[in-house]
Amino acid sequence: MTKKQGRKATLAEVAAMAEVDVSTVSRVLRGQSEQRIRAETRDRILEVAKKLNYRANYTARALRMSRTFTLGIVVPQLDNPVFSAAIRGAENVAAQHGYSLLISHRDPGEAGPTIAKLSQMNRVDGLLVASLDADEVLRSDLAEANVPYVLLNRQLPGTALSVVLDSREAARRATEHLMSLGHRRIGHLGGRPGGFNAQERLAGYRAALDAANIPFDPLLVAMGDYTFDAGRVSVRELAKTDATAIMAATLVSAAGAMAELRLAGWQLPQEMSVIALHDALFAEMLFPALSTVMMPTEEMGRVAAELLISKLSGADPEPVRALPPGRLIIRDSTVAPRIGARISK
Amino acid sequence: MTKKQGRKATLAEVAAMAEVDVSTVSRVLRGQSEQRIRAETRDRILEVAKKLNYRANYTARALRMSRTFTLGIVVPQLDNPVFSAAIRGAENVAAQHGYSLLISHRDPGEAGPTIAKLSQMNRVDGLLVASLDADEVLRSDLAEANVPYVLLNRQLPGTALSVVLDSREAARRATEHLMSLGHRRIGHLGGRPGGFNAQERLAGYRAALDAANIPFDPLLVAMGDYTFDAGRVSVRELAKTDATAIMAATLVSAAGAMAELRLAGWQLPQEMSVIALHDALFAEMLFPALSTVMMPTEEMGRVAAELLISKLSGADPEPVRALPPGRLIIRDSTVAPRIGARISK
DNA sequence: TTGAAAGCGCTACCAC
DNA sequence: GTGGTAGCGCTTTCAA
Repeated sequence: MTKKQGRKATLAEVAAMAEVDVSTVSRVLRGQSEQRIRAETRDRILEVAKKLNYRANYTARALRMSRTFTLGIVVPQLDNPVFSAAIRGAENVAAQHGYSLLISHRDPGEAGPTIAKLSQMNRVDGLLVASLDADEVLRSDLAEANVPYVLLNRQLPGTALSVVLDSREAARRATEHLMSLGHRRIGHLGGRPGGFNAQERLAGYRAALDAANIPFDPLLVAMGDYTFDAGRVSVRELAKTDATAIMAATLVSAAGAMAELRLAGWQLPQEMSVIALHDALFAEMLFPALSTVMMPTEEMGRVAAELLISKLSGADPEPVRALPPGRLIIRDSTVAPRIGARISK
Repeated sequence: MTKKQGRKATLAEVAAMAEVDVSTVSRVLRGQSEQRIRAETRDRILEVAKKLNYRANYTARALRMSRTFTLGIVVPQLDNPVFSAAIRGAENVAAQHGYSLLISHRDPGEAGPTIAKLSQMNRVDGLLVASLDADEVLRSDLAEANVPYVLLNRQLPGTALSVVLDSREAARRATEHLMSLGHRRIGHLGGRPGGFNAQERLAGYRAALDAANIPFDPLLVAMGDYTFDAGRVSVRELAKTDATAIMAATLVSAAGAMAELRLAGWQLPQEMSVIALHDALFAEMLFPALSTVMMPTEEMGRVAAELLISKLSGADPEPVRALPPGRLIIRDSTVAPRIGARISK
């Protein structure tokens, strides 16, 4: 608050002071076709612009060009490392190409005018959309979009652009790690049964089991959603079984599971190993520090932004890009099963 | 991607189809001075607008009015509940007043053109700024701003608008809680020594001690920054003392302290109680679940947005608003000191 | 109660 | 090489 400074300088003012036409200033300032401007003129203009601290008026440019050079990203939560990493990645790529990123946070409960609003008001040239909603909801939201968009870690039948993480492979690796420690009875704490990602993770889990000739036991699978509380609740099912390890779909549900087990008197990790998908500083803060399989969420943001920008530039890119999971991070939450492990609670 | 739909309808098209002038359409559509329009005309216009799915072009309006109806908020991190809550609060108030919120994430390391860029390019009408930077850095960044701004949880000498949390009172309450459990040797895990907030927290800690006639012991204070790793490192100082409890400045540094102590073989909370300022779901995920004093961060965002908007509307509000801390949340990390507690490690 | 017209600040086309 | 100029789609006087 404070500092009142002179009005912002306009192109016309620069032109007047440099004694040239606005069109010339415009050409010079965008560095475009430099060769067609006399060096002397250009220097004079540059000097004046600098002296006046000229900055192009973004709004005027956007109106004239019918382009905002802004990408929108809509995420369901902000305080979630998955999304903040994606934002970071997208932001970097966007900046590299001269785009800004308009972040729009959209609570899942809330009616979803975000996509409609952003695109219909001409605020963005394109949209990056992450969603935890059910397919039909997402689809109807997207129907309102009148700009190109790319989906983050979602696939929707049709020609929608999207970049997806290979959750199936990540789940397979996580499960495999547990098996390599000697676990045979491995529980899975999954996501919403209908969801694409939940299905993929379950499939990866089963694939790992199959490869090791361990029969699949539906009792060892507890589906919930990806929240802390769901983790707490769902793990109770698993606690009744003879599982010695759990492969959880997310960090947060793993945290819930661990909290609940400890509350019920379990020794961790001795009586139950836990591994989760995704990685964040947060995994290290838990007790025991959580083993994970990393997921390249920042890269997902980067790739998505690239995809969108290439689309905006008139290219016709491959509609879906899949990203392989990152490496396994072994911390303290996964150990070999105890001989004579606790039998249910 | 997908769905190509007709060009967006413009005011002129609506006007043509309704057989009136654009100015009339404009008046009607903004619902302004409704009384001065014949009902019949208005209905016809409304109908056409709806049929054409007309949406005002945001850019054109912004250019014409020299206002973007957009507020910018710049935060140092996104995946931090403190900032995401503030964003949520600000977003709500902004929406209520017809403003959008442009979120700008600015890594602390990075040079800080964000403020300059946002304001100088006329992208925002005003700025909400949260920063973890040192005063001088922040001040020089702000010097570039040519729109009104309000500081979040910071005060800078001068007339800057700001809304601050009462960290001092929160620290006092947290310390008091520890004392009420019987602790007398209480350590403080603080922030960067120069920082305003760090000072306030330290002051609150001392105030609580004074009120209970417990002498202040500089050995019981470890200043670091607010990170997990700093928490780990700083707590080692405290571990050498006879402290039986720790009042940590943030959730994250508390988490670091707990992790480090446990690694060194301490029993928590029996051998060391820990309490932190701020609250988030995250506190519940730690082990032991962390006791905290809540801080009204979402309200901070709300109030800041209100302050800014009132300033933008030409009012001349009180420059600084202080928000009292929220309540004490007692979880599992704070217990009475053990008789004959462990003497150093 | 409605219409006409003047721009907001910029870019891009067409002259010279 | 440089200048003139026509708008982008909207709001807002001023007239009628």
